[in-house]
Amino acid sequence: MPIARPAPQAPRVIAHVDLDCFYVQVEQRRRPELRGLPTAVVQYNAWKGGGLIAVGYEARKFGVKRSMRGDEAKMVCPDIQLVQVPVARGKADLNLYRDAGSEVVSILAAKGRCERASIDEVYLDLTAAAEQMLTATPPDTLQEIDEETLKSHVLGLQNGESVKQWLCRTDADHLDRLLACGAVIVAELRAEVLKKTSFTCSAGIAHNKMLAKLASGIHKPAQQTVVPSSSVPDLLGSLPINKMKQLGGKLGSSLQKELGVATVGDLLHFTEEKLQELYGWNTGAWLWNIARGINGDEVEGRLLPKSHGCGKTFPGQQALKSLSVVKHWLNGLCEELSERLQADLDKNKRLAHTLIIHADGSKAQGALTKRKFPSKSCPLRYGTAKIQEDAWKLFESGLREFLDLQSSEWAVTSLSVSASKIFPVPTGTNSIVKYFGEKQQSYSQTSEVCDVYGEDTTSISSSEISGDHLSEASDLQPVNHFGEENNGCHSPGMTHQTNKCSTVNREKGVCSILEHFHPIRFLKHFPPTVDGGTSGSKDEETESFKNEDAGTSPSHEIQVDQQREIWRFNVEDVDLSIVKELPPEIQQEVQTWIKSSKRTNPAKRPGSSISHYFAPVKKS
DNA sequence: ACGGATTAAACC
DNA sequence: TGGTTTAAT
Repeated sequence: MPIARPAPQAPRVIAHVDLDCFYVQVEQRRRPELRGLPTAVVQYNAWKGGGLIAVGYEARKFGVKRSMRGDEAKMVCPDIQLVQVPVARGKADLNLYRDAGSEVVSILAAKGRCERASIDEVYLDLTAAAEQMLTATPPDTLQEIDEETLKSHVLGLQNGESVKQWLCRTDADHLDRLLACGAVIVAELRAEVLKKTSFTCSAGIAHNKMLAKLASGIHKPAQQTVVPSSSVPDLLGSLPINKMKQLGGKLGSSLQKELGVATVGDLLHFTEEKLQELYGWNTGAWLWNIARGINGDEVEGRLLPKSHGCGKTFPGQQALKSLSVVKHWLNGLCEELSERLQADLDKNKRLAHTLIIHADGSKAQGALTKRKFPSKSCPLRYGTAKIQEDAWKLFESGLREFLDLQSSEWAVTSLSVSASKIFPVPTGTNSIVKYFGEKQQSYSQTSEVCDVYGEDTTSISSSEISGDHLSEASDLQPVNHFGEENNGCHSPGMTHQTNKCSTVNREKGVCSILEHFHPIRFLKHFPPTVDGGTSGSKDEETESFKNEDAGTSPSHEIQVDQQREIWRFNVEDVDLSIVKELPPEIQQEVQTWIKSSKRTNPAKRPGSSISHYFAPVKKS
């Protein structure tokens, strides 16, 4: 249930674009001989022919459905071509499809704000482009309208009115004329996608995300559907409640069962107050709105995913029953995650901040079997070995809780690791990069991040770090013994002693930030007491700090992370004994800085001259 | 305890 | 916060 936003004042043109049976198309592009044949993509095929995750339209004619097994599909469609998802480290590897999805996104992002909604779906806000077209070259002025545009489906056309007539109506209201422009633009975009990638897609064009999403699913494959405002009541009036996004689950079935609401239109019979009384303030308002086709959700300008994750299930007999085996799989998952994080860093200059693991398990508990396994998270450090180490600690901690003092039989039925809280790498005025650029190197002043990660930059490559696999598993303690090893610290983040932060290419003086710190860890070592020995507040991390203000008392900041992690040094006061305890690369930078500064009278008050903290996250 | 692997976001 | 739950594909 998204926040129930009021409808925006100005009319918008929103499109939802959905790739048709995407994985199948990707495979058919790789293997053209499969084109036109009934095809499905399966992952794993040892057990009953594997599970179908995408079904081509030729195969759908035979009644092949997603969630069938390969064997079942063969039964109803003996000639079906079953293509297997690539496997890496014993698990399905979806990178092929992720990359193909990115190709499409970069094409679709050309005409307006674009939001990657999933691996094969995007939302577009085409308002500006449509307004502009309406001013410059509205459809009725065009010599000939794109064939693809003419094939649009327009909901609620009047008796025998052709699509072309609708598109070119000069007496239509502003809203409809905008949608017509949207249809032209989307047809162009779809043609572009087809030309550049060979993928077909379906699309919906409407005044908001909800309606656009709904529309894109009405005519498939390779078609587009326009939803004029006037058609909304009929559309929603006949739409089964569970077909509406967000109502396909419990909320939808509750509406159906408890209120007898069969279609979205049926919601019109309830007042907003009643819906709020039943489902809460926000959800109630949201329901009242969608019944009327009102939806204010904005198209977020975001082309990249907000998190990365990978996981695997171990059903039935395959359940993992020993620490060494869990460690093996966890290492594999971490390896994949690490590769993807590194690729994101290289390609998109983004750093993830949080590592999360989740597992499902079962254990004997009396007669029954329990299955809640706690999720755990910690600050994320880059490097395959580090991620593996941290994930393992998280798992141990989760398992301890899971077993709850009782040592008994246990089995893990699913494992996953993910990385979230991803921010762009800093480009700000106070970044390490800028610091080196200005004070030390012949680096150009406007040194940008892309320069930083140039080819000569030292960076941790996945091949450099060997993951520990089963060989190391023999060191492991028995399950019921590992209660003591962590010294009461629950989070791996609190226990790491190595404080590496970045790797430095000394030749160029370039820093690539491959790891990050967690504030709490360091606040312990370096209480954030600031300038002149005034009482240090432990709440330093919440103190807002303006970079430009630093001018009065000469201090230097190193901003490690995007507007978040900051090391601050007082010019007169840096204590060399403390400097020695800093992470090596920071240490080097501080010393370089000290030399280049005109410090006259260094003080020696341990802890008083350096603060390290996270700046508050700035909301835009 | 076979609808798997991912993503996102609300909720507490 | 971190951790859990819901939902979608």
